[in-house]
Amino acid sequence: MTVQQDEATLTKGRRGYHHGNLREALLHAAEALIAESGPDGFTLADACRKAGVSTAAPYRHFEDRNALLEAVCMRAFDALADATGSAKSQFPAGSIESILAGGRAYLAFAQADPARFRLMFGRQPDIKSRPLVEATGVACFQNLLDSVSAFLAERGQAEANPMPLALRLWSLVHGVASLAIDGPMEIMAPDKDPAEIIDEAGRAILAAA
Amino acid sequence: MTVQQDEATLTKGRRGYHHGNLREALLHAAEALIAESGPDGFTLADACRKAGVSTAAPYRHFEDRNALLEAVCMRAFDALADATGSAKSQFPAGSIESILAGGRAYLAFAQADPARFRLMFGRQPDIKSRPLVEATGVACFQNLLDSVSAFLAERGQAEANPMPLALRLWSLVHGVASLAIDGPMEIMAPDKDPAEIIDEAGRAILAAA
DNA sequence: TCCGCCATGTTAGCGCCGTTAACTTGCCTC
DNA sequence: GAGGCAAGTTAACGGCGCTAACATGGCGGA
Repeated sequence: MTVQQDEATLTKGRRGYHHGNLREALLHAAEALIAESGPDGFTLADACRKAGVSTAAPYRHFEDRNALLEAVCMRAFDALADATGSAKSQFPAGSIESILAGGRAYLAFAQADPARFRLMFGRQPDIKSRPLVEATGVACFQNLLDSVSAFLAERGQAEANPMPLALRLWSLVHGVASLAIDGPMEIMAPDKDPAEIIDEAGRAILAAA
Repeated sequence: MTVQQDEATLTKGRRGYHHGNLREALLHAAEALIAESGPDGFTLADACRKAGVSTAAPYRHFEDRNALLEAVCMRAFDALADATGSAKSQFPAGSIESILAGGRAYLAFAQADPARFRLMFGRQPDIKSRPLVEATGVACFQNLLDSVSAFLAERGQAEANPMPLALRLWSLVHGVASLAIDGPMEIMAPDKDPAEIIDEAGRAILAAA
């Protein structure tokens, strides 16, 4: 969405001194660079070069390097909520398939841009508890809570607390995604499709609920 | 183990110019600093100050900063294998309790030193595929494979492939540990003990096997 | 219409980091 | 006892995040 802001405004837009849309340009540059080099390899100076401005310019729009990463992080949580939400909505609310589809979307999101996923969950100690980041993360998890509530209602446990079951599922899916993108999974079992693990173990957890 | 190498050899041991045990001293310093500031916040220069040597000294013992982290990483995998191995050995081989104890030990290991755990699994792109690191990681996972094999044998499926079940369990436990130490878990459910999630979902996965 | 203000850029410079080159020390061997 | 080599040192480079001081130019008010 909002992709067709013409390239000009993202690189050097308004003629000469003033950029015109630097905040957005820096966010785009940061996202691209993080995807290439990971959140640690990411360099503010690189983002500046990519946006065609001096290395002091970002400080008119972001308090510091971490604030930029924080903004990228919040966007990413929104994107994840979108991805899982639309995946699960292709199946009947409360169905097992709907929950599993959300989990597979979570995995696919991580695999599509591992570095961004690491940025979201690897505790960079300075991004961690900024309230806005927390809030978007919570909104994202709410998605799963809703699915689980619907599932339990479907099973006649409408007033059961969905949290314990949701935490089991989230842990499973997050673990699969983490192991898949950080390497160990393909080292130990290169032929196994991580999505299968979500299906198999997810069904087991749901069946036991 | 090997803790009583006297403090002297770790800081400035042999009189004067030569340190005597710098390699070990740097590893200790790195482990301590990583525990304090995380793998990213860790600085080779800090480790040098802590060991009482100049910033060029480490290059006589390690190729570069990443090689030092790599060594820390391998030690950590050994420690994890020890922790899970001794936890599971307190229950009968092949029992559900034994497998769950291993999982809880994995979680406890992560919680005891979150930064080290992140170093082991967060793909620092340069540490990733160094063969020695891979090898120690594999040895660590072998532990779980053995447990699962014993469990299956106990159930009369002695010739079943333990890999799929092991991957489900590992994903679950790794997910719980990751979410617990990186924050999201205590944000979403501050009152939930992560170990309970391992028990509940672990039993469900084992029961469905 | 012109003018001045202030947001948004710039340049210059600080301190810290990782890394290398060149030099020094002192243990161990012959 | 001499000398070689492992293991330290100092000095320097470039790149980074960040700040201070300066420059530009779009915009609103007289």
